[in-house]
Amino acid sequence: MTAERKYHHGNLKEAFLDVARALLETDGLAGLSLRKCAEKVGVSHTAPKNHFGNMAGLLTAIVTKGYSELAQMMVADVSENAARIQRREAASLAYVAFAESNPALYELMFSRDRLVNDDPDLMREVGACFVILADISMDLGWYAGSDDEKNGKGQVALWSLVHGYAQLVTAGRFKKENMKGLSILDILPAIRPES
Amino acid sequence: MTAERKYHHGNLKEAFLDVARALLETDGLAGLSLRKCAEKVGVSHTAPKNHFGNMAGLLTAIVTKGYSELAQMMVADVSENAARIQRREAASLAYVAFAESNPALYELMFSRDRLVNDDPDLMREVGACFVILADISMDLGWYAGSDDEKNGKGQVALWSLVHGYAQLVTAGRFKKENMKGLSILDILPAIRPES
DNA sequence: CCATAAATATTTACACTGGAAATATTGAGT
DNA sequence: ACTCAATATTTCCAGTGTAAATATTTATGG
Repeated sequence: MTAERKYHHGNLKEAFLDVARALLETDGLAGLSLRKCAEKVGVSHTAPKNHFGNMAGLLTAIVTKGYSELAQMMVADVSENAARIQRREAASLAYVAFAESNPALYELMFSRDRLVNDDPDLMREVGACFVILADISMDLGWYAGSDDEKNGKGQVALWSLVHGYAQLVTAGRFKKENMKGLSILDILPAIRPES
Repeated sequence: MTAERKYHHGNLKEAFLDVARALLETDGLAGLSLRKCAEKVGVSHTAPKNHFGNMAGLLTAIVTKGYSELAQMMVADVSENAARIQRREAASLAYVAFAESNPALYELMFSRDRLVNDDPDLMREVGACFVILADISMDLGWYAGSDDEKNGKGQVALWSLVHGYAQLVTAGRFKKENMKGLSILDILPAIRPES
């Protein structure tokens, strides 16, 4: 009936990632513990050490996967041949949807002292997200100056705006009476291009 | 010589707040503990219970003070009679400066599950910040539509942009090569008003 | 096929944490 | 002076992450 308990789990790393991520969303980061995860997976509480090293390593692995998923979602709902403004809108919507679907994970993805910040995998996935955001931030029409200036400012501005919106919403800092029906699309593209 | 050790500290609440805030910035939220604070203040580790209830209460008090300071700083460097665009620039600069000076506190101020989110003092100070941000977001010129629409979108957009910028910078998500010399003022006002 | 090494998991132990409960001390009001 | 509330301590407990030693399984090279 039940899967027989083997000494070697066989798939502990991924099982642990899944359980930890679920626990992160249900109990919050403060309620997440290695021991709870281990118990749910059915292994001893020190088993994850082989795969993640320590708590920071586990959180880094979860967050790295989070950035990977975020990148996928940003490009999932639109053809890469679509006009840039359409890709921008689709990616922005997907970005906010990701944050709203995974609020605890999303918060952790921008935390300062819980991750292994120089982890190569993490840096790679963050970079991949930035590439997408940089691409869809071109031709915003928000700024004047040389192309380099316009693009540089646009990259920073677009991610700032979308991240700020996502975080303020998921952290509950926007009151509902101030947010009535305002989606990221209402905030984003209404900024007029230069004539 | 040394201040004599009295049973009643006399000013424990504020002393604890100061020590905890300092420890938050030096050791990070993960390294902050009630017991460390208590030792530094020179009281037993359960003394803070009378003043803060528990850890969440302490963090909420710290964060509440943070919002209060942030509000002060946003209006400190400019006359309230100055033109709105000047107040907006001064407040935006001060906002980012606050985040950069208190990165761990700033992160905590937007965390989801460590605070007593319905604490009246906290809600009041958050509201005070929103009032300032709502004021300086008027006449942005970013949006079309009725005044209500323009102002509603402007409130959400301005806080999103400034918070996003502050957090992405302090969390290290903007790489230096992408940020070269771009301050919040470069991102903010270059967005052209409607003609 | 087998010996040996590497990978994976467990057991045990420890220092540290937040918090509950009972107790002690101090200060304020009458 | 007396009482009571406020403040702080002591003691205790369950829970946490991690290190070290050990056990088991799998993989590899002869």
